[in-house]
Amino acid sequence: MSDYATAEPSSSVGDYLKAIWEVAGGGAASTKDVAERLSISSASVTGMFGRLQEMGLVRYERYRGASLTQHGLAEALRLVRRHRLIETFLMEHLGYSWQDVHAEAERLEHAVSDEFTERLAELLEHPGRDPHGDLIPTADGTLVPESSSPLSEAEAGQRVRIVKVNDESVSVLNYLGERGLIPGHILAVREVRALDGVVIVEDEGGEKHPLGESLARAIFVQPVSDPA
Amino acid sequence: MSDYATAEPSSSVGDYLKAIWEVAGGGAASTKDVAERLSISSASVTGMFGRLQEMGLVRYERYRGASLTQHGLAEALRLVRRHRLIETFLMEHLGYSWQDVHAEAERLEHAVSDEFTERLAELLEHPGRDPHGDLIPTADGTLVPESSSPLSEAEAGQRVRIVKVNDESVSVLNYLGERGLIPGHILAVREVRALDGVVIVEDEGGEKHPLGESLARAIFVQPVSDPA
DNA sequence: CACTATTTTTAGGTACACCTAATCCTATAA
DNA sequence: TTATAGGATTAGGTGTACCTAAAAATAGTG
Repeated sequence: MSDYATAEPSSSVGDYLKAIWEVAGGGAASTKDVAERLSISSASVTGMFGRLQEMGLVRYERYRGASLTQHGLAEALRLVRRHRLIETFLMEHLGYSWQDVHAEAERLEHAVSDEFTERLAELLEHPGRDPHGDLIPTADGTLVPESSSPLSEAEAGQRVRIVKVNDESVSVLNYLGERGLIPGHILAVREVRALDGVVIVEDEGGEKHPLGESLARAIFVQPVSDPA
Repeated sequence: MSDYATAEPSSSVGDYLKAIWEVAGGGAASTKDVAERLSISSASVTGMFGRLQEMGLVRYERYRGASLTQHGLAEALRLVRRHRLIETFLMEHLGYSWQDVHAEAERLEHAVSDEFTERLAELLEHPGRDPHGDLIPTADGTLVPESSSPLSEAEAGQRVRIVKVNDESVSVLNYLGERGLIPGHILAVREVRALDGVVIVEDEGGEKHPLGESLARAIFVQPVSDPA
């Protein structure tokens, strides 16, 4: 028996696994997509895909991309769990703002041990979601599938709850945070304009927000039943 | 103007600076001592001493060892501050034991930002010492000199307070922790045997502890006035 | 002072993770 | 079906940080 599970892969390896998971979901990730996400060259990604396969973390076929094996998926989810728990801690206990937690957590997730992670989970009382609304994988490496869809795909007249917000862009988080468009809040969808993709929503205070296509794609929502 | 202060040196660089600071105090550290502390070869240390000098972090003369410049000292103390604050956090908020905090902090100190560090200090209410009794350098990079001396240099009949304990050996911490020989506690020195360096102390509960030379050197004490 | 033991340095090499430039596939569109 | 654009791979190279083995310098001892 080999020891993928016990030996801690380098932090680069972890970054690749997370990137593959994020861009490919269950399927295969292309070198280009992974390269873009990690801001490195495709050539480097090709090289690493080979090494990841040696390690049994991905299935890789030349010109066909790489997909996570069970080991690879487990490792990716372990890092995602760390990341999201750390983000939660940073906001709840250290007073970090919405926008700043991602970068700090990105560095920390490679330095903390599993013991640290589980003690943190304990301290935070085992949260199910992080501050951006993302689900936190459990310690045994499971993650229930998300049932939300982007606001850009909503229909006029619907009432929806914000479930999560893409945390990749600091300026997006900034904008949404200032306007109270954060997970948990309820919105009425007033208009979804096919022409330019603009979505107009009304918050509980009656305030209307016109959101461009990219913003509407960064906000994930679930339909809710009628107002009380 | 160059940018030593702003650019974050690699974690190796930081480890070297801390090692130099620990083995040399104000003076010059030999390649051998640093190599031993970091568990690497002397040849590697020679190479790094050169690079550290290029970076303006140490003064280095071949065959004479390396000593920290102002920049190097500031950087070392910044890491020491991080390390000791993290140790304090791990014990006080995550329930880590005395023995386990060092290893975890050693990895974390390279991943956290200055912002994280200062927010942590805030959360901990700006402690002056870490759980082992070591002084925590201030954010502006000053560290008041320690006024304690090893128990091995105490004299029979003295009453002393444990100020700090060397945190390098897990088994030492284990042993001392089990017996309550931790910073803050008061001891009566009963005997200091020149022959074998054994020191016999009596704690406040009247329990006697014979401590071998190495243990006595790991415990730092200050004299206290007579019993109340 | 000379010899020896210890310490330090040099020489040459490895692994990792990246890069650019050039070549090679693959899928699409004419 | 064949040309071509875009993506993927190979080839060759860089910097960091380590290693071992051999050579050189220093420090201690008779």
